[in-house]
Amino acid sequence: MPVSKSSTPSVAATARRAQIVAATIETIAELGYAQASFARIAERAQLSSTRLISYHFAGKEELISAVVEDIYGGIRAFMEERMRDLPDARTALLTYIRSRVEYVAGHRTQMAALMSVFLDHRSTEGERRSGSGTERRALREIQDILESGQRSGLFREFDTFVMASTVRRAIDGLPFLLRTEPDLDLGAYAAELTTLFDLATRSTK
Amino acid sequence: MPVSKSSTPSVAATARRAQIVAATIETIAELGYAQASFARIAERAQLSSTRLISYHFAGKEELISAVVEDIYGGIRAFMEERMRDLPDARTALLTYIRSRVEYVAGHRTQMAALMSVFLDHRSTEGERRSGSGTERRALREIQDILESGQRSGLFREFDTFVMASTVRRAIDGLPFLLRTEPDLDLGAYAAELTTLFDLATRSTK
Amino acid sequence: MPVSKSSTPSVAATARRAQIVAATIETIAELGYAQASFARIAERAQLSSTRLISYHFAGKEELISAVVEDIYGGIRAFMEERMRDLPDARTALLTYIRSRVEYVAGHRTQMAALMSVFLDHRSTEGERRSGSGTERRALREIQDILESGQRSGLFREFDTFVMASTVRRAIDGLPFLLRTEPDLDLGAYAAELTTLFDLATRSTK
Amino acid sequence: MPVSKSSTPSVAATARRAQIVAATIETIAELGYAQASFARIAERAQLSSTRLISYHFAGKEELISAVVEDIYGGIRAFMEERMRDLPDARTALLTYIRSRVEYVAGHRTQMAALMSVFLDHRSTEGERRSGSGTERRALREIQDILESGQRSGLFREFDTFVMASTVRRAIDGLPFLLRTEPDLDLGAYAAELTTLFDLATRSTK
DNA sequence: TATGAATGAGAGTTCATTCAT
DNA sequence: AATGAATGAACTCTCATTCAT
Repeated sequence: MPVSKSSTPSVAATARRAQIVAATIETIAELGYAQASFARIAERAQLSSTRLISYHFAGKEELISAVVEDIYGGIRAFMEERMRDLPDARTALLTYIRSRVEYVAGHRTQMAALMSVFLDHRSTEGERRSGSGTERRALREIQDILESGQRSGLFREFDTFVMASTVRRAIDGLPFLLRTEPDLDLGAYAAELTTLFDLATRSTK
Repeated sequence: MPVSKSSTPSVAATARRAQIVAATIETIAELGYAQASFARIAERAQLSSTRLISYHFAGKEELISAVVEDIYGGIRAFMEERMRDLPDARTALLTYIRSRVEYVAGHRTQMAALMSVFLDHRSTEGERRSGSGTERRALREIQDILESGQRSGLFREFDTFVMASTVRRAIDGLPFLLRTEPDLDLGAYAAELTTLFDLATRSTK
Repeated sequence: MPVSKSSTPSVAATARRAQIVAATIETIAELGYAQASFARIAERAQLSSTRLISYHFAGKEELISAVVEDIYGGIRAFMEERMRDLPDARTALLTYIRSRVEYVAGHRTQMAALMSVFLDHRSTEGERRSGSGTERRALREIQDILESGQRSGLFREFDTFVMASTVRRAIDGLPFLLRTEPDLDLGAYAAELTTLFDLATRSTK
Repeated sequence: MPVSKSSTPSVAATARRAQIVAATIETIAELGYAQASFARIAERAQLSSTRLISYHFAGKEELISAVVEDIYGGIRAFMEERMRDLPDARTALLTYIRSRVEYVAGHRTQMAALMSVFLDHRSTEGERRSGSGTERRALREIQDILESGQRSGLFREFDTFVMASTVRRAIDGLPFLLRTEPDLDLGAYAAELTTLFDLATRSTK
């Protein structure tokens, strides 16, 4: 995949890219972003040389972007389906939490990789990838639910930013927790978490 | 002060170590653990060569350990004083949250560094530093408060591990949040957070 | 149109080669010979891969040869016309200088590329392309004019090799000068140069 | 020679740097700037690895700067002595030419290297090293002589920029010429050149 | 006539660390 | 307590080129 990328990539190229992305995710999840060198990724992907990675991705930056995009794509697809047609904000919040935890449970490797990328990686400009972009958007999504619940009177008055951040952290910190406690029952975890935030948000009238 | 630590380190050596540790913290906070090479640390510490770092610390591992110990020492001292003589578990929990947030507010650089270390660093054996050690102990501390509250009837029945983790994450994720929102009012944040967990924990009878 | 050139190249192939040669000239002129990789040339020529260059030219060597030949062809055609039917050696010398400067003025990109190639490039054998070939022939051309002028008594006695070299250098160093002084008035430059060499060569009787 | 360069480098370091610079000059002179990789330089300098070059020079840029500075230092020292206490502009111009040619004769390797560097190398900013700096200053030096001669009436009226450029080119093009004609008699060359420019510049009254 | 995929070799640079004083 | 010199290993990335279609 050289010089220009005007035309649509071929099937073979797409497959190779997917293979490399998958190997990268595994490598990062296991060794951490800092240790995920092209050499180690190539080894895991059964490639004869790192040269092939450079061939398919313009640089490490682009590879990581592809990784993040790949993982986010999965989450987005999963969540979109789960969050469809929900009756009210309370259901939406609890469904959000439950679904996200469920997704973490089923995609540990990817979640571990994502966490490592987010916290280690700084794009060339020195800014964190999360920067204003992704992270804020994710918070916005939760805040929207919370604000809607406050308007409808289902939720008490609280700072939606703080609440949303706490929810986020409780979820995306899970991979971190799973490292120490790999046998954690995530179903029970989700149940406890929904109760926790239900109590924390519900109207106190 | 090389490898053998037979004799007590001199004042000069201790001062040098402290200087290097401080420079390391700043470097990690600013550039991330992965970018915090000896060269960059030496530059910030105004040292003429990385050799001096190697001289005072047996290896990177030891330097990072010193960093973590240094930061933890600060937290411990601060928290010990705050957590003394508290009447009940509810007060203890809210004080814990409030104090921890306050400490984060006053020690942003150190907290940012700590977060980066925890998430990037894997000791040579491949195990996370946090491993069974520090992180579990920190959770234990919160869990103790929670269990005490449950025994006294002040807190409802919930999984103390989940609750403690959520509290932890809400606090130690703060440096992450501060990167995107450096002007965050941490006083208000602490207030919201205590209310949140107060509602989430209190007895529902 | 691979290695074997048995049949006459098709129109399409010739056009492609011309396009690639043109892109190569531009690339060399702008970035210098050393930076003119196949990748960068392909990018400028709007080609999807470097493969097409390798397909049309047996190697970099051949591409550069084509470039040089292309540029020389232009100079030769231009100069042949200008140097026709000149009454005497003095007119020939001054016309040579004036015409060459004029050509440089009208073909800056190509001249810049040519200069870069001559000075950077060494064919595989380690010998400079200019070697005995082109450069000597170019000097010969000027020396012929000078010797003719000396025979006819128009020119004083001087070493024609030294004089010819100085003329050459004054002309083919122009692209170098133009980099620093792009707004140079080349008409005036030519006038000064002809006067200079007129005085330097004319009979002192 | 690590991180900072606050203090004066030691004797040993200076010697090493000089050794590397010398090897670099030889390598560039023989193979051209483009082929002068750290590996080839290390080989010629009898160094066990390229790493030592990186240790003593912050990067290729700095190494090349050191090379240029080294060569220029030599020229400057030589010329300063030669150009001292000259009675008039005519003597100054002819002495300048004669001395420069003499220096080229005695320092072929360095001159060949310098030429290669000037024409191949573009500093990171994309600008040629010669840029506004060195080349213009060199021209200025000659122009000063020429203008002084014009003021005193020794020289005719001509464009000093064109004349200075032609002088420069005649001299710094010599290494190029020497590649094709290594047995050139540079003494005779200097004599011819001085006559040439004497005739070209002298007052025509 | 053209192309996508792949490649071995080498580039300069950075890494934490060690030797010798 | 400190330092200058040096190092092997690994890093990402680019080079012109070739295989197979």
